[in-house]
Amino acid sequence: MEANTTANHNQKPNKKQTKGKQKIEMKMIWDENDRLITFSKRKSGIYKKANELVTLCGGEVGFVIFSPSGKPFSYGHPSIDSVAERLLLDQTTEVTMTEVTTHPIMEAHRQMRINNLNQKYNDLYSHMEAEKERQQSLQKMQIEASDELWEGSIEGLSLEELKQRQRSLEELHANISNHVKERMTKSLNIFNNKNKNVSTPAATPRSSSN
Amino acid sequence: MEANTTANHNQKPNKKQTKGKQKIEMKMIWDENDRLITFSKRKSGIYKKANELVTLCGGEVGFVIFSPSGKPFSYGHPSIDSVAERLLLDQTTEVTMTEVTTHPIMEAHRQMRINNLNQKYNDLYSHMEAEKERQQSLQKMQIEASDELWEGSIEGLSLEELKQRQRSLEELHANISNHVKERMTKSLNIFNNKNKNVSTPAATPRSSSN
DNA sequence: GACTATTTATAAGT
DNA sequence: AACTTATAAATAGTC
Repeated sequence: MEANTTANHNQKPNKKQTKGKQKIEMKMIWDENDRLITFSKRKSGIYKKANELVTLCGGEVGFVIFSPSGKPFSYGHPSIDSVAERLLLDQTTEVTMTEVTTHPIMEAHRQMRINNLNQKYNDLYSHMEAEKERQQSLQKMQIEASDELWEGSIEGLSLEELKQRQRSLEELHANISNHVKERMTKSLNIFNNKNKNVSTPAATPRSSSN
Repeated sequence: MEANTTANHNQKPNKKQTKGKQKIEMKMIWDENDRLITFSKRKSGIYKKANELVTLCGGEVGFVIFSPSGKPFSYGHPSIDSVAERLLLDQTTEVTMTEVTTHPIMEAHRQMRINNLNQKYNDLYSHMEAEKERQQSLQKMQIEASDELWEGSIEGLSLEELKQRQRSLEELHANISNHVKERMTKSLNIFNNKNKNVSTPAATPRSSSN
């Protein structure tokens, strides 16, 4: 940024420095290195988008990424948490979850509260973007701010509400389970149907005519 | 693309027809209408990105969106499912889950398999994009294709693997629970700490500055 | 992990 | 609500 990059001032201006973003075919990247890079970049992109969605619309988003490597999963939630988490979970704890690829946890906030807190988080984020040089110093601010934010949110929410959140999440998990089971059941029915083509007891044949 | 749009040929060329995409402030959209539109658009965007991530990197992504309206949750998974699901869950079942805002279920696929199936799904998707006029006809194709894909995947995976998936998901849920509990505990500790040195039962003054 | 030329997403407008 | 357009934002290729 400080030097006007070595060779640009007295050269053909139409000589492109890079090829820029190229269109890529929408298919599996087999090169492991490329794949990892792409995964990382795009994961960040999605993460950011999710964050923005929450900020703009107040919805709450949690997401789960099974990394390409296989079983690991990790899930994050936009807003505060990615910042606050680093603070709340001390390093030692993090060591125990080496499986996790990305940002650690998630969680949800009540509508009104979100707006306010997200706003602060975003301001902080923008600030960081703008002044990368002071990264070190800002990181400290970040920690302080997230501390304040998170504790503030706790105070505001009260113990009762914290418990409420916990319940919501458990409810969510229960629902996921239900959906999955439901689907599994249906799948198995189809499977059985396919492999038996004789005496169909109960499972509806599932009209193929639409 | 075929007609040179109604009013562009004999007009000032520098008169912009629209303002195009404008930068927006990253804060809650209070206008309900706008918010809904933005939510919808951006949700689609994220959905697409997630799909691409899976296709390119073979990772598996599930995500949960609490709609801005409040409690509803819904989660989808890129690739097949959004299509297959419509097929597998018959309409009657869907009625019982009116809470759900978006694409209904999710689920995961084993590495090798994903690639292949996602590819097919994407081809199908592209096709649709390209020829919207035949939407109706393609929708049927889509159903057939997804049927084939889904059933194919079941056969390929075998019952054993289906069960394996189920286990993975349960594992995931367990992990979520753990993380959440861990965080809750930490939060409560901070909370208690804050409020005990003064023995104030609740609501701390919480600096009003800014 | 930073850069830039491009592609892609999307805010407005229709 | 779907389509268009101009611009903002994401990112593939590269260092």
